[in-house]
Amino acid sequence: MASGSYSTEFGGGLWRGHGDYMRDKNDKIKAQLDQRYAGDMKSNIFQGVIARIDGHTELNDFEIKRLITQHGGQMEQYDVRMFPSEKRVTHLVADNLAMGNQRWRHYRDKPTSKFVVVKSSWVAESVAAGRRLREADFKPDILHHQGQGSLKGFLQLPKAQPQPQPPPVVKDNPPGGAAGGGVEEDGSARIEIDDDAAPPVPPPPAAAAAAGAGAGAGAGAAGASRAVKPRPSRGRLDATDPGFVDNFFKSSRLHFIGTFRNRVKAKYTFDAFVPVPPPSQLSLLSMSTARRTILYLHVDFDAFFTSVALRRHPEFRNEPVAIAHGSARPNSSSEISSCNYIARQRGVTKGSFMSSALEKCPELKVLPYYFDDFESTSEVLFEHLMQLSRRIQPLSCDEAVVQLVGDDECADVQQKAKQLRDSVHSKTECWVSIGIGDSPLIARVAASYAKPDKGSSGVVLVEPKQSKDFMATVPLKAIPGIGPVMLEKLQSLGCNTCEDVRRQRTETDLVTTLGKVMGSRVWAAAHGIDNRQIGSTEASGAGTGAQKSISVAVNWGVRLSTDTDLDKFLASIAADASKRLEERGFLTQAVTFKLMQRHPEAPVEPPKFLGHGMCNELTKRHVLPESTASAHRIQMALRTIWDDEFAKKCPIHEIRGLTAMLGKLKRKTSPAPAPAPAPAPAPAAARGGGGGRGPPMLTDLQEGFLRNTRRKVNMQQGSKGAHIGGPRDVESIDLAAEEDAECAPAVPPSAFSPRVSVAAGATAGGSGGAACAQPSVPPARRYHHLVDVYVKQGSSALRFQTAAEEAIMGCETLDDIRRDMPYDDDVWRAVLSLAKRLGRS
DNA sequence: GGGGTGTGGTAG
DNA sequence: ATCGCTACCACACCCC
Repeated sequence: MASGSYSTEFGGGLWRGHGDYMRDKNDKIKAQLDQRYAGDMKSNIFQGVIARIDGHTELNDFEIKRLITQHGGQMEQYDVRMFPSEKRVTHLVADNLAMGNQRWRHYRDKPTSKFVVVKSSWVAESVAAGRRLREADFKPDILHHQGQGSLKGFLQLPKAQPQPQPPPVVKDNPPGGAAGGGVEEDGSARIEIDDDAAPPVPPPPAAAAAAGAGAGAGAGAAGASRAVKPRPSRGRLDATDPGFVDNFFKSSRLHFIGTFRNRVKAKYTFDAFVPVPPPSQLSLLSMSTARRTILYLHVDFDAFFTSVALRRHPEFRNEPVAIAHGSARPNSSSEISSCNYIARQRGVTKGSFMSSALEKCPELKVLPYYFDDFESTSEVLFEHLMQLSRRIQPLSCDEAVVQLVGDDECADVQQKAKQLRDSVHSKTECWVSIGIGDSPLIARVAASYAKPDKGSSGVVLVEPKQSKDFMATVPLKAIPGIGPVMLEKLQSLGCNTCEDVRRQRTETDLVTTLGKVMGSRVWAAAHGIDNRQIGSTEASGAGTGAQKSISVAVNWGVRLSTDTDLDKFLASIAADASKRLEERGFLTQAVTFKLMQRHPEAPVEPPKFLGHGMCNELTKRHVLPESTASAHRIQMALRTIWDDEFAKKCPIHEIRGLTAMLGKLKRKTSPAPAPAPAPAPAPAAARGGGGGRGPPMLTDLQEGFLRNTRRKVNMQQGSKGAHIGGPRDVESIDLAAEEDAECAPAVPPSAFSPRVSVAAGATAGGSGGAACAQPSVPPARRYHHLVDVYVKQGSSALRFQTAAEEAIMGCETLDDIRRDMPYDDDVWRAVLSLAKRLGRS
């Protein structure tokens, strides 16, 4: 159990719980298979077959498992546990269809995989024929080189039979239908793999189907709300699709949660918490300050997503209900993001797969996400809270801490809390739980005791004097900051509750085991003391100070094939990153690229549909010469990191996700995009079209510029190298760029076609030092995607690389350049005159 | 010892 | 189908 099974190389702690879950599940299935089928062998036709089911199959996966194991083969659907696998999958059973073509290109283009891909009909028909049929005859259509063209025909499954055998099993299982009813084509009695799960009732069918239908209908009826319903469009699963990132974020609950705090902060103005000195300094303060009563309310919706969704489906109020994408299908890898307490009682847990949830609770009703409803419901809460105090720390869409200061605000706090609760409920039909204490810590723990399953009335007040006693009974897991890892460390010290810590351990023990900060924090917490700085991020989860980073992550649905795919994807990530910078008025100067690479031992397709599976993470940070909000520069930075650091380690088809993290944020000071002399910026559409009026189009200029450039590069080939830093002449050529082009021969001209650089030294007359403040110039090769126009000024040139680049690539006219790139006029004169000369000569 | 980087953990 | 995000902190390690 210990750290070994947590190997960091699988992609960090985020999915550890999932790993455990898969491990358990694997054990369970294996045991069931062993037990149930040991004496039930029908034949040996699948001897040596180790099969894995991938995606959706016409024949449902229980059937496939059953047939394969009953006929001499083995399953390896969940291979986390056997990792690194002793068993090698020999057959991947997949019918594909709706999963998007991208993911299959790999199989198609690289038939070197260690396993063969077959359709589920191979299993069924082999059994029916009593022998193992040729796998090649059952290749999913999309793997044939004609590719997508054959998709449609494939939908009528039992077509052109390679065998003179009628289509054996299959009944169509409507989506939402469960493991179909009983008749077996080979006459065997039906055995459900999962029928020992919870109740002895046979698994789902009707109920689950009904749930699916209900969800669908509800989504349809939702109308105004942005419910996420099954999209009819198919191409969207391809991460290279320009709309993919947007679509993904529109549907992602984690994106919704992750971005909520910024949204709410933009919407309201909250006051900062009144700082409270740590207890150690209390004596130093004047009595009046020390004596001021301060209380904290921790307010938190119960089963937020589910409660909100139930407003649209009151008929399910007394049923187990969960929120997830998709419908209730028994082999779904959709994640349960929220569920009501009825469902929790039956073993459904947040974050588990639909398949697992249905095993535990076959009658589970599944409702879609109503993100707009979540947002508006959340608003009601915050508006209520504002009435109590403006000192509010939003923690999430369903959760906030309120600080009450002074006798007035603190008077009758319990009464106020109850009123708040009732009022919010009357407006939203959703309940909140409220914890009250003299620190955010106590309030928070109290709130967890106020939850419906704890049998409280929804408000728990911990009298300040009782804090210490109250905490004694609290399990350590309930302390904020103690997650699975910290908990395990504490358990290794023999501690599960605060009481254990107090009695058996010293602060030194904790510091040794947990580290300096967490050690003393937990020690304090166990004694009822919140030693975090009130109002700090650790105390509330919501930073009070300036935002320090912005990140854009997509680790789902990423299946790329070509370098162009990657460039497109990077472009959409960078565009989003830039958009967020703009929205919040920031510039960034450091771009970190985090890449998820499929772990070498991980199956090509993970258990979760289009998920990232087990991954290695590669992280690299790149500091820019100056702050920017430009999508293009961000993209360049990402691309540079890819070229320099990642490309040699990770084939493109093994990318499973990536993150752009922007650091070194600065407030954008000059809001004006245009320097004084420029006319008002024209929208792109306005400038592209006519061409008749206005200054000369840049395209000519651009073409000439590039033609010229290439010629010069060719002329000078051979003398590679040292160029940066040394003195250079006007219009000298940067050969390092050419060298780079050779390093990446497979790379087609991407969106930024010119892979050459021009290093042109121009003497920018009175450019004024400010524009050239960079003391050192990074190697030019890092910017080889740019058209580098060096304007020599001392040793600095960099900013004009990108400036010129954007001018060339993003602008149509000289005025556009001037407008979009508000640099020092003198410098611009130099750049433009250089460009002109090159273009016209 | 001050700063930067990469990794890991946590919360919602 | 399915939508595995975001932001922060702490720490170890490196460099100067």
